[in-house]
Amino acid sequence: MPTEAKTAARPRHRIKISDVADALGMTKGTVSRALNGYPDIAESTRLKVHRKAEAMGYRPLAQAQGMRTGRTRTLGLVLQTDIPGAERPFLSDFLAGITQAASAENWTLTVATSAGGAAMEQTLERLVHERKSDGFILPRTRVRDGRAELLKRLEVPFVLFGRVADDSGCAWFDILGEEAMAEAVERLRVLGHRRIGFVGGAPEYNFAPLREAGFRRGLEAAGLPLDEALILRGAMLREEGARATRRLLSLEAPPTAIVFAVDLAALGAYDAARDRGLAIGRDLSVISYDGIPEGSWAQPSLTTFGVDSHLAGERLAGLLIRRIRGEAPEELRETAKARLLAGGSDGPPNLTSEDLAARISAALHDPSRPQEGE
Amino acid sequence: MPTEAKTAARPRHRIKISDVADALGMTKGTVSRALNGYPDIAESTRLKVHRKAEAMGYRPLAQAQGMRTGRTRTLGLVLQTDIPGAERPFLSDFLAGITQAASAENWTLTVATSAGGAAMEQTLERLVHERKSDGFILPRTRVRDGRAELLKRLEVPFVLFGRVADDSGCAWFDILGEEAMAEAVERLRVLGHRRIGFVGGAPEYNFAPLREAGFRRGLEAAGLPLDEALILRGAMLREEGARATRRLLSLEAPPTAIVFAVDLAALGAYDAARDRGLAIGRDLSVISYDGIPEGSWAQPSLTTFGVDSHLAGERLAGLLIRRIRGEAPEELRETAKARLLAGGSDGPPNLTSEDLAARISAALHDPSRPQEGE
DNA sequence: CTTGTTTCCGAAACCGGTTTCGGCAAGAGT
DNA sequence: ACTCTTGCCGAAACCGGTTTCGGAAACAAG
Repeated sequence: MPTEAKTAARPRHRIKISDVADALGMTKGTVSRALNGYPDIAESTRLKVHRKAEAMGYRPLAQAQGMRTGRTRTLGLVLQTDIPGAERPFLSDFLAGITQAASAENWTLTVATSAGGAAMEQTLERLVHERKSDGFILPRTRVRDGRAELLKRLEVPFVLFGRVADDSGCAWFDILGEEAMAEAVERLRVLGHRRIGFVGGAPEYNFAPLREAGFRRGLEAAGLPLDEALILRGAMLREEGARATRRLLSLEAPPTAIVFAVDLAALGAYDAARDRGLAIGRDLSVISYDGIPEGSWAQPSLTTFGVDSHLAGERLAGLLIRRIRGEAPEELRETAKARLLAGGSDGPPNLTSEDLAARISAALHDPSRPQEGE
Repeated sequence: MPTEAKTAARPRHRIKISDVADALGMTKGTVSRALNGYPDIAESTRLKVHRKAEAMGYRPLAQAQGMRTGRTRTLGLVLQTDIPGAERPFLSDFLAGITQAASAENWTLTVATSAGGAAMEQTLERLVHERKSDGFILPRTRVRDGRAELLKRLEVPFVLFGRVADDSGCAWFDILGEEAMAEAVERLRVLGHRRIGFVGGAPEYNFAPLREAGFRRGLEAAGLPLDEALILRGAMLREEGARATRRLLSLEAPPTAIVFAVDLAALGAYDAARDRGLAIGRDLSVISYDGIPEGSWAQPSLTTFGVDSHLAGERLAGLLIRRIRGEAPEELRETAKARLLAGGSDGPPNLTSEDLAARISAALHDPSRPQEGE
């Protein structure tokens, strides 16, 4: 092995394409075409080149490739920072999913943050203009999403996490929240509930109408009557959920169970129930959606549908890479199901709607109880 | 303005340095040197170039610059994914802080994830090797941190979020957790507590010995006796905190207050107290550190010290950029203070240590109470 | 044996910047 | 007036890849 000494790997010198070419007695152009699968390279040569490159540990420099090709094997993710209680607990898993799928193909992820609206579009344009990323993952879609429309105009590849009203030209991945909502209704029906309320999310987000539709379909499938008075919308935060719950409970015939589109809002139901002396899971059942950790620590723990953020990140990254490589957006649409996380917040109805109304009325007139928020 | 029509900005053609040079009748080399402050450019020329470049909206392409310079104005952040309950709630703010400071200087952030140990070092080396980032932010420092040692060897710039035992050659930013711990002791002393316990974090993390030292200094400053039996370590999770609390409460002379190094562990104290029929904030006071949202939703809300993750991100990004630009690591060390978030988990001691012991003993022999976890 | 195709690869231009080198012109020195 | 600096900028090489172009060799057809 003494003859190896001269040709041995030199300390810390990136080996470049010309090193591989020299070792093979070819030119770098040939090596490049061989590695990139050009048709004018003999099969035997292609094999030799691949083997040698592998053996020498050659890794093309993405930025050098990008000079000519305009692409740098980089995914972009722009997080919106001005949303109060948004997706914080899952971000870490989500990022892990994205980067894991990306690095399997030797791609990387650049993350930017921005407020919504015009600032968001500026940020996207800057990243495209400076070629900092070849395409984008857009989380939290709105029914009509300005980011998607902008990127369509700029002809920049992107994939949505969540659907949109007009998904022409859009690749997307989404969790079937509507199925979860329907399943929640069915679960409550089996438990014996007949009057079931619904508290939806902010209607500008695309998931909100979908989950509401899922709830309605669930009622229908369960053969339960639909009462529009039991359907509220726009609750994204704990206080908003509490307020909506109070409204539902103050009806003449209050629901014995409520399905929430958002966990954070569902936790508000705990506050409202406490005010009225109701026990969650017995006097009032709650099923929700998101799977935030706070839900599992609540007393009783929240029955909810969890989303696998890691999986979502993986799938989105995979779709985006394929989109950037040229596949049609219509071919790049996937879904996944939410998983039920059974907790203690739902159970057989302890009271009828009438008894419930009486209990609530009594509790609100009992001066020994603490004042409620609103 | 009709004459403008011909020279008006053409649709979506990045303007490059040669465009600026042509507009000025100079060569691109001259423009480049003018923009980068080379000394062999006349002041008048430099001004003209800067003005024209600004007017034309010229933005150098980081990857093209990187070809020659080896740097692409990119910060790197590698998140460790195999830690159970780590820093999830703050990640969004932290990223926002980093990217905000970075984009102010036209830098961007690439995020990778990795398990710890060897996988982490591979990930770092890959990013360096492929020039995907010019330097790294390393969160969650350990007392002896392999990542820092690796990057020192590779001569890659980095900045630590947290200190390390041997910080030679290390730039860092840290929150003064030790001061917070001392302040917690002082606060408890003022409330009237005399026997105060401490539950520290896992000793491999650098913050753990620091916070313990702060607790000890706090005791000394308050003139309170030190009892080694009241000091436990290694609690990072809720169950671990509950276990540690049970140990402290089962002492012959239990503490009337406990200072925790980590919020998650402090929430375990709630579980342990419930088992023994103790009211947090009255029978047992708790002060902790981190400021996780779960703390503010606990009953009673947790008194803790919050860290400003957004600020931390900003400062770290700023330090790293300066480090990459060549400043000495010894000049790049900053600290910030944690901020007290007063809750309801601390108050004047309701019982003496002896009474507390009696209450606990009674509760544990009451068969009507539910079984405890351990 | 010549001519016309194919197959396959070398040579060189190119991407958008940075940096080195050398030379012209103005100012300084004698 | 002539040289010697010095200041300032143009020309060209360079970074590490990709892609175009053209031609040599191999093969097929006549």
